Amino acid sequence: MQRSHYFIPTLKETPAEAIALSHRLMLRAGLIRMLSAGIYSYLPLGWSAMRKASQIVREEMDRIGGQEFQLPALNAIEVWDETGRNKEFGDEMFRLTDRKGHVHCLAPTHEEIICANARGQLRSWRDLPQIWYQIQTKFRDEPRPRGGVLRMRQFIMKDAYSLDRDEEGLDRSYELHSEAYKRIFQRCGLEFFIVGASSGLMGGSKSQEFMFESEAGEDEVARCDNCEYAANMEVASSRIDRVEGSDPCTLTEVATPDQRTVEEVSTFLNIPKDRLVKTLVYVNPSGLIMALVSGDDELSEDKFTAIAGGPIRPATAEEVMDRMGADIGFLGPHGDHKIPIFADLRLKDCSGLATGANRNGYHVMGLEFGRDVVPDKYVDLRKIKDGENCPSCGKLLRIVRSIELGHIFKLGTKYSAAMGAVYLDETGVEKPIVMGSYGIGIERILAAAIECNADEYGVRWNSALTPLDAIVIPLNSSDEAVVKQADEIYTQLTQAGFKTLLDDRDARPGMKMKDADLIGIPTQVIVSPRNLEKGIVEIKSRWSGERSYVKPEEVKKVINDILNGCKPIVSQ
RNA sequence: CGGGGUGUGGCGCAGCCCGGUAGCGCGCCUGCUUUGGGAGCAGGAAGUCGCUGGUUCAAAUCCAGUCACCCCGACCA
Repeated sequence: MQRSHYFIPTLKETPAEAIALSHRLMLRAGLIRMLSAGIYSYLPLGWSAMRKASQIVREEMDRIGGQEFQLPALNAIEVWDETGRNKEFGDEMFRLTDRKGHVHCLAPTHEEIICANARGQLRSWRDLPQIWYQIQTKFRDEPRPRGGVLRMRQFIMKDAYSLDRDEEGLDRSYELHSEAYKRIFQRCGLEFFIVGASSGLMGGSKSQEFMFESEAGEDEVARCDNCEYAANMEVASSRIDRVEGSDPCTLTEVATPDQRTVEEVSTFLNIPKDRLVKTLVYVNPSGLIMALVSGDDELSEDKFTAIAGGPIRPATAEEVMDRMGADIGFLGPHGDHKIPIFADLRLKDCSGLATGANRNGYHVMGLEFGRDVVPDKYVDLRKIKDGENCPSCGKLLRIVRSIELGHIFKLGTKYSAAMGAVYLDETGVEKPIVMGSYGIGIERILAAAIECNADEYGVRWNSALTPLDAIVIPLNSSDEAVVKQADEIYTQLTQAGFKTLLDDRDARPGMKMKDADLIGIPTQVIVSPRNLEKGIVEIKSRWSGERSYVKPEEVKKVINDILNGCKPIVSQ
């Protein structure tokens, strides 16, 4: 391809809206352009990289026996009513009406359509297992698209579904996908890690996320550098000592006028913050509930939600006053409020603590768990902090931001049962198909690869994902010998099967080299008058920055070596 | 949805307080010169200042509304 005829609109300056590194570079390198929030055009270079990533995914899915489908993105809404997910997705689903007034949606995922294809057609245990997948555009009306390609309203997902007879079969399919995902991300050259996750809207028993550590990521994850431990903040725990109270003493009220916050009270009473008990009142579907954490800890609403059974919200000032007889800031867990109490594990059996007196302007000291307060349950309720110790090995735990590259779920029979996707087992008994579902965001592979490999000059592609293998740059387009040599090398490389770009533009050397660095093709062949005089050309590895000077006929070999040098290694 | 911010040639911005001629850099087009890290000179094209309404003799500028986009939080590939 000749650069002058290939649409790569590079930008010298960064568009104002782009903050994330990958977003900035994808715009600047001419890979994507925004049409509206969370909706992008892939330009030729960007789409080429998308296809490279998709092909890796495809090959690994095929390797585990996956069969590629292409399911409709436009779905009659009735299918989604069968599982109740029309309602569940709510505003997140795009809906439209056809000329007859019939409502359709743009599919945000495809469990329902898979079931629709399976039911009536997979009838016997002999038909199972199956792994069905597709690489297709998904639509989700995200409340907040961001980070360029990281969170989009229209994006390309590889979604796979396993159909099995039973849980054992599902375990095997899940494991196959887990292995396939590891190979996929290795082949893409991404240093991923795996975290256990909650299943959210998908439902089901088990799920894991394949994460990539990056500042641009949206998820906060606790990760141990020493062992394999990694967990989403919503479930992460750490090894931390119980609160050290003081010796038991009687519960005494002290006046603390206008001292409400932990900070104020601990200063006023001259006691360490962790010796205070934070009393937090929430509301769940069955009424008020109370959470207790140490004064220097923060309540994890995620953890509290998990044990509260249903969605929670903080109680209002009126609700609190009504039941507790005091304002927020002066609440304590003791007394006759009859609210179920959940206390953090760090508070178990502690004595000599301070907390609100349930009387405005007063706190109490000498609070003792077991004597003054008997919680209904001690559970892990605190949000862990960066730098605490790993619950599994005790070494340093870091809280890092990460990009979710993929997510695998054990669904069970939620969808198959709802939609009548059943089979007959060996004994003639009808059973629902046991399903798993497995997603990968293709754009996120590219974004992650750019995030971790880019340098100050631009994108750096590895040979697995690069849209092109080489770029030939004649430095002076008015020098006939240079142009001729560049043409020859271009032809030679193209014939040898390298996807090659010839920068045939009549531009200054500096411009061409900056531009080549920006788009990040792994190898650059620079043909200049001064080197040509000596009968050599220069080859720069964009990946390592190394330059080699070789005879024109040796270019192929050097290019090949460089590409092999930036090819991710996959363990078998 | 809550909080913060921005809309002015393709891109990055100034002008707005204090109403009166739309301006700068990059890019683009033509010509000449130049050719190892985003060139120089000369000429040129391109903007209903997000949109709607109001105030005014006069609105990019003041007022009201509205839309879009970005960033930080709640949700997810």
